[in-house]
Amino acid sequence: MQYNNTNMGASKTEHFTEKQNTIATIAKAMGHPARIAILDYILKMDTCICGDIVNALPLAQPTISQHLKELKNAGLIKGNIEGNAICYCIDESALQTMQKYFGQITTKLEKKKTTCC
Amino acid sequence: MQYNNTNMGASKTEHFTEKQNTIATIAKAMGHPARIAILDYILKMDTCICGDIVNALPLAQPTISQHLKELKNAGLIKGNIEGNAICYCIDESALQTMQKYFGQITTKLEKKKTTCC
DNA sequence: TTATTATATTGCAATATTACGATAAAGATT
DNA sequence: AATCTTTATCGTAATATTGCAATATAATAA
Repeated sequence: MQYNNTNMGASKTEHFTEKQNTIATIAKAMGHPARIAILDYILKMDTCICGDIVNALPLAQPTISQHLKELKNAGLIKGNIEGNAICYCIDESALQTMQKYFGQITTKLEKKKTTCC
Repeated sequence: MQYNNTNMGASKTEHFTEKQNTIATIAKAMGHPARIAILDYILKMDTCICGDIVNALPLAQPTISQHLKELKNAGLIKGNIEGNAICYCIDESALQTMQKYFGQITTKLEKKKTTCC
């Protein structure tokens, strides 16, 4: 076998396409219920979230701060603190990337007429 | 504080809605480039995958088997082994769940006219 | 200046994930 | 039956994630 690393526990991202890594990164950031709850909460508000997110979720403040950071790194939210209040809102670009991906899947599936499984 | 567990490292899924957990579970399964590559590969084939997936990916056979299991558990693929050949294909239900979720997000975003961030 | 309030960072413990060699299981082939 | 082929499972090492207490940082209020 030509792949002989022992870098266990770590993803071998270098073996996949940039697009595959992009989709996986965004999906991974969405792969935790607390982060979905944060996205839901931002969407529920009329404006971006300004301070009350810690009270709205059953997690400690450092934990939420960490989740927000991951969502931001994945490009799902943007913004920053303003004064001494948080100010985050949805970043549509990552969402559009995902919607486009699912759209392409749907298109491909419609072309396939197999009845295998 | 009323949330006082020490179950560190584990997600506190019980504190979130069923829908949030569902979305997170599917997203988590998609949160690895190898699993996206597997989905891409299945979609690229005319039929479901029958045996050659191990040769198509830069991962050892047990690793791929494990990834396939996770995709199946998340409802992203279905099928089973037939004879001594694998036979997996896309399960559209999980994909539809995700597409619906992203659709709802888009709808909500269109209603919001904030220019905060 | 000294609180106060709000968010971020650090450090660490518990758990989960990733990867693969070795091996098992099961149908196909000889 | 014995062997081959293909996929699954087990065991284990390395790394990543999750969560929070303690603390740091920074803007605001007193």
